[in-house]
Amino acid sequence: MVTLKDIARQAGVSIMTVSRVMNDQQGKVSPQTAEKVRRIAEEMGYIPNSSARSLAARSSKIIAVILRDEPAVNPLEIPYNSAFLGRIIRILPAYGYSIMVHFVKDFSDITFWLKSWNAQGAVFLGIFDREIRQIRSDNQIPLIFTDSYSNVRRIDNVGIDDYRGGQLAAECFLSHGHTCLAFAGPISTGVISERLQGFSDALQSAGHPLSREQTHAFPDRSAEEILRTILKSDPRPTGLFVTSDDFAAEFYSAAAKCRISIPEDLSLIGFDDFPISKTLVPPLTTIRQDIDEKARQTCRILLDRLKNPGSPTENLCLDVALTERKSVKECNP
Amino acid sequence: MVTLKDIARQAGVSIMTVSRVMNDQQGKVSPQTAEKVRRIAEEMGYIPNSSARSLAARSSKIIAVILRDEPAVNPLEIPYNSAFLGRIIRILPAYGYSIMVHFVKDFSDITFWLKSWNAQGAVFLGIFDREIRQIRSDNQIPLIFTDSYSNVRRIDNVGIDDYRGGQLAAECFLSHGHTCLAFAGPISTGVISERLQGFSDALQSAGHPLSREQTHAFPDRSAEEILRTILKSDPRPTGLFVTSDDFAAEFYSAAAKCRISIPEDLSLIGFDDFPISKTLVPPLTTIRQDIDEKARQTCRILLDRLKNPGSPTENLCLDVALTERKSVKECNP
DNA sequence: CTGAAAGCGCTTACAG
DNA sequence: CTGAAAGCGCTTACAG
Repeated sequence: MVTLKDIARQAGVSIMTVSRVMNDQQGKVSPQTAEKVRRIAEEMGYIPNSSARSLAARSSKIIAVILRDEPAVNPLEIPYNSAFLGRIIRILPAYGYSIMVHFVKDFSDITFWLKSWNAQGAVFLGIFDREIRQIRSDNQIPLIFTDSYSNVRRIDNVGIDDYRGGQLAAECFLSHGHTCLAFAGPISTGVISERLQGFSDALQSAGHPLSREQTHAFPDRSAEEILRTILKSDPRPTGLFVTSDDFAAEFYSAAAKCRISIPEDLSLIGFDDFPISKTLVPPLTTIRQDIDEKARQTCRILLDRLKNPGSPTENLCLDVALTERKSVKECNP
Repeated sequence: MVTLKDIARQAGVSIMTVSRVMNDQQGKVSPQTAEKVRRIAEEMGYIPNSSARSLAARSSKIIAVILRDEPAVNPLEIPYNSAFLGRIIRILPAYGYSIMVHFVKDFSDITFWLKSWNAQGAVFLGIFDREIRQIRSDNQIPLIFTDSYSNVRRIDNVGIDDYRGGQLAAECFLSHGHTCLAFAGPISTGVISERLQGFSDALQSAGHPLSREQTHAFPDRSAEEILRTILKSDPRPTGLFVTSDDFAAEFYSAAAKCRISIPEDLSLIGFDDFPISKTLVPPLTTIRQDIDEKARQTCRILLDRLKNPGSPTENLCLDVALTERKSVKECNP
């Protein structure tokens, strides 16, 4: 292993001079010396020891990505999570950061991992609303949350307009003449209840309120069960809003099993606009969110906060849009 | 920040004693002292500094997961990669390891990240066949490859019987009376060319060789293009083997566009047996690989090698199996 | 512009 | 069973 000491000896300077060159503190080292040191470091294949740097400078260049781990499903098998993580890993290393990924069940693990590695900052994926206050007070580093509906005011967060997403879905159904509708998704979480609220409010103000019986808890109940319930209902919904594209895919499959046709017998709107929505037959009408932009903004805020810890917190709400495809039929009453 | 020193002072012992207790070197510390130190550490909320430990002990407790980054598609948006990574992250932290994830375009980055963080070991996802020799010689730590068809003999690798997978697909088609078949996938990689070879060999020995024209490069050409080519062919293939389930999904979509029915007009077999294959309509017949087992074996070998660097390398080949669903029709000639 | 000293929080190796 | 010393590879803070 090549160390500063080895280079210093070769170059006939002190390790401080080498250290300065390696950290690009130009102006503090004469150009000739800098050039020479750089050349020798290159020749010897010098690679800085991050642990030593982290220890001495109290600056680890590690960003932790924390994902909530639920037993039922691996966090990285949720397409949204893996897409988001993938984007982040394409951005931050360009700024010299390394990414550590942690799944947490118990939130006290968070502090352990962050402190143990002296992480410089962290990005949170999944619902941590109830623990945010505690996490914040335990860890005095930049923490960027995503999709949080916590009422803690001073947090950095990047989310989308879930409420508006619900509205858009309702408006789309209404404009195609649908008046009796249904909703399916994991209702308990903040994100989803906003989508439901937007959906429900828009229907309400159009005079076609969403009934309680047509608010279905998925995946607690299977797509097929929910579908059969819908088909037996009176009045019978003609459209179903599902809170993600991969969930919607399961309803396509259930529809085939029940021998009903999309959109003829039931229209469908999804959420996310993932690649799968184009692939479904018929292609899925869905509410688009811009994951790429979301990841970029998350990294930007993190990088800002790292430079400038005192600046005001940001709670971003990105817009969503309707991507219209073929899963909503024209309803002529 | 609480350090060994703080605890030592409180407990009235030296930091060495505290260090021994923290590292569970039982038998080297009197039970009473150990108990007392443990209690005080707990009370003070002690969290070991991993950087300091890494520096002093030359043992970082970091495992790097290296994914090949191609510009066209984010590595974590390939369902196989994110599922595999997800499994690994559920296993290794239980042994005290932290996971760093790196995307690499240029393989010289690998050595930089591994050495800079003094990683204890690394797992590779994606094709590194050509660089394996170099990576090996640059990094004298346990490196576990996956799905490698490198001819370097002494490497740890966990793969599956891709050749057999191809055979199984062929046998399934043949047993349902199909004799004119087609193949689609990214042919250039080792994994895929094995699947192709197995498929092609099995057809050959059954007297129904796969024609060159029916070996399609996907996704270089789109599913729709390939499908149209197949439909125009004479003789016209009745079955298509696609090298992954998510690719197969695109052929379902293309089939709908071309107004042909699966499996009536074209039968399909996929690969992986991902959740999506159950959701497709009709459900996809596919070659199952056990990702969970693959991840477990990868971690087991890594952990073994970490304990016992000298033990012989392992190159595991896991079995695959046919999962029969509804996308292959009975062909009566 | 350059360097000697001290120290980051821990472990290794030795002495008792 | 316990501890004093030295050192891991780097940076901070100071002196010149």
